[in-house]
Amino acid sequence: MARKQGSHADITGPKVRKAALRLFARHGFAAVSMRQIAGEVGVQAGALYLYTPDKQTLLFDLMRDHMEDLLASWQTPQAPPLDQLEAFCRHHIGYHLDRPELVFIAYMELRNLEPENFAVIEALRRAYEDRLEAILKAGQANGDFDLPDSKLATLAIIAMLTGVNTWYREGGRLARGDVEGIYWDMVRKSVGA
Amino acid sequence: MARKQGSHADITGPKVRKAALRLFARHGFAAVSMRQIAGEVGVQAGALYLYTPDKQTLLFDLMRDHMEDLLASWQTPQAPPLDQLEAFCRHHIGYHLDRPELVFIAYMELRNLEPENFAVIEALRRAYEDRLEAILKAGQANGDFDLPDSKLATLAIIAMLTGVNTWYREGGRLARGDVEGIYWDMVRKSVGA
DNA sequence: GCTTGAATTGAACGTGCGTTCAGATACTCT
DNA sequence: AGAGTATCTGAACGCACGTTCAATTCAAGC
Repeated sequence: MARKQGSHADITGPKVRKAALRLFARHGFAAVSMRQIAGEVGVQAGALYLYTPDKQTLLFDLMRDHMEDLLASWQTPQAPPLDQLEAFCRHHIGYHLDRPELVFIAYMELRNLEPENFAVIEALRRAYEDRLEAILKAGQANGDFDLPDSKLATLAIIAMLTGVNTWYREGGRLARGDVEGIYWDMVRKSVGA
Repeated sequence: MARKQGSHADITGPKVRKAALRLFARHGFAAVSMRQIAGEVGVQAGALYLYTPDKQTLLFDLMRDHMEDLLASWQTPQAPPLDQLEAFCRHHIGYHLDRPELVFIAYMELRNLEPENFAVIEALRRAYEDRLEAILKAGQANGDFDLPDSKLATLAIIAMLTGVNTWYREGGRLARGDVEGIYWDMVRKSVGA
């Protein structure tokens, strides 16, 4: 049934996803053609349809897998809220810096999703936000944090942390640990801890 | 030479820009056709070329005008850095909430600019960032602020403030003044003041 | 060596793209 | 009324799009 290990399908499939990821991130979903993706993979455009039913699904799968991986990557540890928050901030920055293209796409291409696909991604995004908000609320409850509004603080912190991706470049003047530390310092102060 | 006040050109020109703004913000530059813009304006596609040399320039003009207006809208007042920072935060949020479509485009469509146009917008953006960084440095110098890194703080604060645009909707549970106050509170704390 | 079927090609489909331009229209000024 | 011109139409240009599919290739298993 299956062909040998390393059959072409096992190679081409991931290649298609990687090429689409790269090109969507660089030029935007709407500006990239199936022929461009095929060219990057080294096949003709028709062959792509062995690996995705259509262009929209190619985008959606990238985004959904990314959001699911992000959610799976974070388990809030049993610890005081302050430590939870620090771990969350450092993990968020590190995870996002590891996947700049996926992060970029998941953020920029929402409007190119068909409504039902959009709803799926939106729900995953909200689930991730809820993880942070739970931490903030716990800190509010036990008096560690002083927050005017936990929902706004959640959104503000995530916007701030994700913003790292817009400027950080490997090999710049700051190591990743430095960046994590600086941002954690600002977050910690902003929640009044 | 000029036709009467209210000649068609005086009406159609702005209409074209408004339609392009609306559609680019909603669907993205690459996903919007000149025919769609023309349809929204109520003319045929060919007529658009009386008002812009091409589609790229239509985008660029929107972005450049927005950035220039943003810069022109802010004069750092003569006041203690803490007051300057509060004024900046409130102004940034208010100004951005007034122009969600322009803000969205200026942020999302950078990659659709040709290199020389990109450089212009990028310079304007940096000039705006410099205004904030100058405030932060002044506060660092006189001891009002406690910042690990003024450049990173600049980027972090702008990312956080601009993030308001992703969720704020008129008529929601918070008035704009509330939002400004809550964000200013977080920013103030984050800079150690 | 032959069969089988997964993997891919290459051409084709209809559609829409950005842009141009000759001609029509409609308003202003004399 | 007539001339002049700003504005716009409507058709056309060549090209690229997403997607389909019959035909071909080629390795695996008998």
